[in-house]
Amino acid sequence: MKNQKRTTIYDIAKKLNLNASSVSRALSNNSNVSEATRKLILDTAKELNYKQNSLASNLRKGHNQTIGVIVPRINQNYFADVIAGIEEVTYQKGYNLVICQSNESSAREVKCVNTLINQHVSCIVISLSADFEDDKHLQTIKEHGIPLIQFDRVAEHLDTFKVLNDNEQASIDAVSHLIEQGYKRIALLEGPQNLNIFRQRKAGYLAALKKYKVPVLPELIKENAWTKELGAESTKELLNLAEPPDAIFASTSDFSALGVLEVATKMGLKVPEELGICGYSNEAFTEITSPSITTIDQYSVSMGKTIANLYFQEIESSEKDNNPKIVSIKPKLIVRSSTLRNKTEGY
Amino acid sequence: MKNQKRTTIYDIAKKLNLNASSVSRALSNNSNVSEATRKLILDTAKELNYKQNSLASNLRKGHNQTIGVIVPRINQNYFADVIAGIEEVTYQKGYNLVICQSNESSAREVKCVNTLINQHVSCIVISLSADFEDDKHLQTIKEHGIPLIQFDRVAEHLDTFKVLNDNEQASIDAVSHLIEQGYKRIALLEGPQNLNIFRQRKAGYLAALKKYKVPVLPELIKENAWTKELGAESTKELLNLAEPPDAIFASTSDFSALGVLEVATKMGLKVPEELGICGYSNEAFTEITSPSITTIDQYSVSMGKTIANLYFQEIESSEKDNNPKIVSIKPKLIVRSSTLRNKTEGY
DNA sequence: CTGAAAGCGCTTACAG
DNA sequence: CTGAAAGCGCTTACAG
Repeated sequence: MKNQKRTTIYDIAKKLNLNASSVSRALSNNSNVSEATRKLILDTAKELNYKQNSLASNLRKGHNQTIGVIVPRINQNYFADVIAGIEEVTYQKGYNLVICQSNESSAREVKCVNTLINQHVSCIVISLSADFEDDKHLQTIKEHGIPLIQFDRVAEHLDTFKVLNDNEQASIDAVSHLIEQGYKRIALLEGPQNLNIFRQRKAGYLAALKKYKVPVLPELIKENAWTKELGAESTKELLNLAEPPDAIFASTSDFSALGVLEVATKMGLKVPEELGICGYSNEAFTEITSPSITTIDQYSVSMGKTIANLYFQEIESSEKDNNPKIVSIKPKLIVRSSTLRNKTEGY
Repeated sequence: MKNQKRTTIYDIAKKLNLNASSVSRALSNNSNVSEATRKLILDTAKELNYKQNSLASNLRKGHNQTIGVIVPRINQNYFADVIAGIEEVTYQKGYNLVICQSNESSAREVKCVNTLINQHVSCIVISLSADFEDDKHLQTIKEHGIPLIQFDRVAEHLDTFKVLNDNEQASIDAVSHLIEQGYKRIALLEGPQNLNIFRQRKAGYLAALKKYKVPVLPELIKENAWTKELGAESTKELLNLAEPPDAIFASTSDFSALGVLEVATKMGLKVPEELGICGYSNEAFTEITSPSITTIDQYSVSMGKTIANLYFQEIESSEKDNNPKIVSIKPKLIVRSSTLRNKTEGY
């Protein structure tokens, strides 16, 4: 691959018999240049096809207008939307994004963190991988003085910026809705409990049952059912119980809920009459399954914007540590056909 | 935000009474260091929490192990999957990705290109925005000696690496399938004709009709129907014709096909008996609509891997310009219920 | 095997 | 308003 020499400010300076510092000043819109020489310099820059070398500029300035983002998977709607939201804001500010995926592996997550630190990014945004246990790599980020914003799946005890969903309240809303629709035996598909979000969703489930004085039945709580396949698996087991549930809250994801729906359909159960189904995340497909699936919208794009704004607010504020460090976004229950047994309720 | 000083190779050198060059050699696994000093250096680096500054390293080495990717939207399944594929390969090689979205605007695309050139990325991967007209910015990339890989939506006449889908053949397959299923009046929803992919899909439609000697009816060809809403709009117009179509090929996207399905369902038409529907892209939801939607799979993740491999092959090859510059991937027709009128065919 | 020096391309106090 | 010089943190020929 050819490694052709690119024109530098020295090339421009030489051509105009000027000093490189003047060229630099002119190109960076610094006021200390006469209009005449500025014009001369800009014209020559154009003529020579000059592009700034951001590596050199950032090295000299000691920072990099770049934000690093680490997510478990970029091709999952939720994360792709959050990234789109971040990008929308950072683009306006002239920042770039370096995006890494941990593939749900914390070993790989650690590597991503190291790469981003090496790159001298201005900020690191992260949502933890599923096998999260140790937050040493997050502490390393802090030790290097890099602002850290955790979102959604976070290490709770670590003092960093956080943008969260109120998962517990959302789950309370979902389960309360199921109870109000007359469902009596509500099962829970739960996700890995090392992740805060799944712990909170479970807590919300339990809180709602308590609120309505519905007994908690351990056999209706299924661990680790957070893919479509695992959701289907758990559903088969649940529906084969002597006393099967009449509703399933797939708190892990809509994919899991889809697994539930497919098994129910295959077994000839009527949804929502015989089985209510509620998912989580408001994936696009939940609107078009038949029946459509009740779910929880997490405002992912707006979460992304919030994350980016948090960073810019922080660096623009003169006083330190005066800004709220934690932003919680309230997700919204989207009621659809899969739980709407009591049609007179008028949703 | 605190700007704390990070430890450099000089800090390590000073502490050990060595020269920075030895430190650099030890850290870069260069052989010209004694085992003893190497160990000493590595230990001290760990102790002082040293992280390399990639900016400086890349500036000095004259390149950046980074690949820039520009796509219209990252939160569209197709692009997110391609990016995931690229990332999978580049990660193995220790390269990073800088991802930009043009938001379907070529003005913004130009800005993205400039940013990436400034960043001295090693390679730029791009899929063009919908309002593509001018390829000046792509030529700039070439002028700067940066390898350019176009994929999917490309400027055809420009001599660059290209990773393409055989859109024409895929469309021929789709329309042939419709004809073989007994559909007689097949409508086409087409996308912006300034993009190669939509021109090719239209060409495939026309070629299939010709092959089967089916007349082309201009009133069955609808321009610019590439969102769900526009697809629905066009479908209404089509179905209100004196002689409406009995099948619709939404060559633009599955979203458009979804619009078709919704209108058909609302109007009480039976799919596939009274109306056949075929989409494009194999979005996840096409499998779970009722009926499920026949569509075309573009092997997006594997496209991403192909793109990345193309780059690495090129830089690793000693002979220049000996590698195939254009890779075409044959998409696959996925036949589902929405076009399966003739069930005895045994799909 | 180790050191001294130059240089990647830029920015920025410091003079004048 | 312009120039000369130093330095961001690293790598790499060149000596020895």
